[in-house]
Amino acid sequence: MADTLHRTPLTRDRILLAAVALADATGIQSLSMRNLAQDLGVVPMALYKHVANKDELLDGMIDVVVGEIDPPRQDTDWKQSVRLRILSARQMLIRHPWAPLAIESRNMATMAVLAYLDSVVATLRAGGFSTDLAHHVMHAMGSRILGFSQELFDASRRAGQTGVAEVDAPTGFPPEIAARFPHLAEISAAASHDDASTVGSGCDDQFEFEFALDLLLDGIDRLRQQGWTSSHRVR
Amino acid sequence: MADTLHRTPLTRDRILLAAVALADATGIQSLSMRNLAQDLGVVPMALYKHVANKDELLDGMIDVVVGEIDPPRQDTDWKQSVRLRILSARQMLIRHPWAPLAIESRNMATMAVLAYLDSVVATLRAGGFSTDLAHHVMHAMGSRILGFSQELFDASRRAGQTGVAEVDAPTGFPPEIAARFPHLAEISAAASHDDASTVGSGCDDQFEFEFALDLLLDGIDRLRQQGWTSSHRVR
DNA sequence: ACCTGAACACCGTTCAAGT
DNA sequence: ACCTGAACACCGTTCAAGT
Repeated sequence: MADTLHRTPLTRDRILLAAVALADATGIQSLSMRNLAQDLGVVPMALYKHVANKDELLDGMIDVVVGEIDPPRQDTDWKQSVRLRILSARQMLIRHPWAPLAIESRNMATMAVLAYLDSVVATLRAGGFSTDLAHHVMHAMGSRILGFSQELFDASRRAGQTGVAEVDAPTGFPPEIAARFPHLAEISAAASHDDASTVGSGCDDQFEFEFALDLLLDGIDRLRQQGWTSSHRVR
Repeated sequence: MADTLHRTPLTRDRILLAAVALADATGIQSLSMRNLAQDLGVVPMALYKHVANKDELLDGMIDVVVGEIDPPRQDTDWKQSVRLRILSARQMLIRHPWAPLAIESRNMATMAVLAYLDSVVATLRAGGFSTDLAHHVMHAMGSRILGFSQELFDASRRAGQTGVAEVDAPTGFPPEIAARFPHLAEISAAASHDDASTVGSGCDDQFEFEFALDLLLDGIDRLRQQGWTSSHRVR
């Protein structure tokens, strides 16, 4: 097995794909240069021929997954076009749960991310947004444009961990927690009841994501229709 | 100097405050058990008498800073009350730039965080929100309730880093990047022009935060007035 | 010139030895 | 019983030695 791996020559692409696969399978915490090298059947130092360091490896991995986001559709209005792309980005993040933390920890945009953001702005401008409003809209959407859900606590990011209480799965609210935080218990009970189709884990993440997304898109559309400008700024 | 530090007995509170101060000063990356111990003038192992491990240390630090968020005001309506608390949370995060990453990496709510969230839900319920709508609102607000800005790229999180391009400071868009991503260059130029008071770093973060916050609060208020329920759900 | 093993400077945490 | 130094099992990366 290590034999066949040795036969294929090591390339930057092979390293990046193996790194993505390893992060998908075992989480970003388990992704180390030494670990990745072992997966590829090479000595750790061999990786440094193709990537300068671990940060550059992460940048490459980000470019790989951002490249999986659907291209923009030209046959709909701006709202539907942006909406579908953001939902596509979200599907990508579901396939690669480590990506949000990796992207955030890098705090610099890679070329692939910049290209994606540029094309979203292009859709807005074509839809009649002023540069001014488009700018504020990009800020307001924030990382949601990349499919981030900004959940209060995201259990999918890390596996098992010693902790205090899980908010993510309100179904399993322990009684003593429910007693101390009655309002949280109340709304978490509402979540379990109003959606019979969701079994087990409580909240319907897809619905919550679209709820927030549409809240923003509707508000943004209203501003666009009103011809909003920065001069509306009162404070 | 180490003498005077040795005199004061080591307590959990002293450790937590020193850890917060160290993270404030040098960033979360520089916060190690060994480093913190040296700051306190004790041997690393001495810390483990008061905190079980590093995760528990982080939980304690989170409780310290979440405790700095203003208590709810009772003399206004729900919208103003929630708005002011979220802006207070944001001020806290500005004092402690490491906190967002720390809170996200923990992915479990500490008792202090749960208490804060519970009181926000209480304000919503008192303001006439159904448990159903309050639940979706909490999801839609996400970490913004804790003051998170969900910027696309947050330069304040990490210090200098080798990277590709900074999106955070659009004023300094290098020419070759501007040529490749014309729509991004266009809206970043708009940002610099429409606000003469912002010098240097380009965007007015406080304005962008309030813009997005008010967009959400206004949309939420509209749903509340309309008596929104989950049955509006079409898909 | 290329490859790579050993080494360096860290890390969180365990554990046993010293008091 | 308490405290703590040494040690363990990692990490990213440097560097010099071997081919």
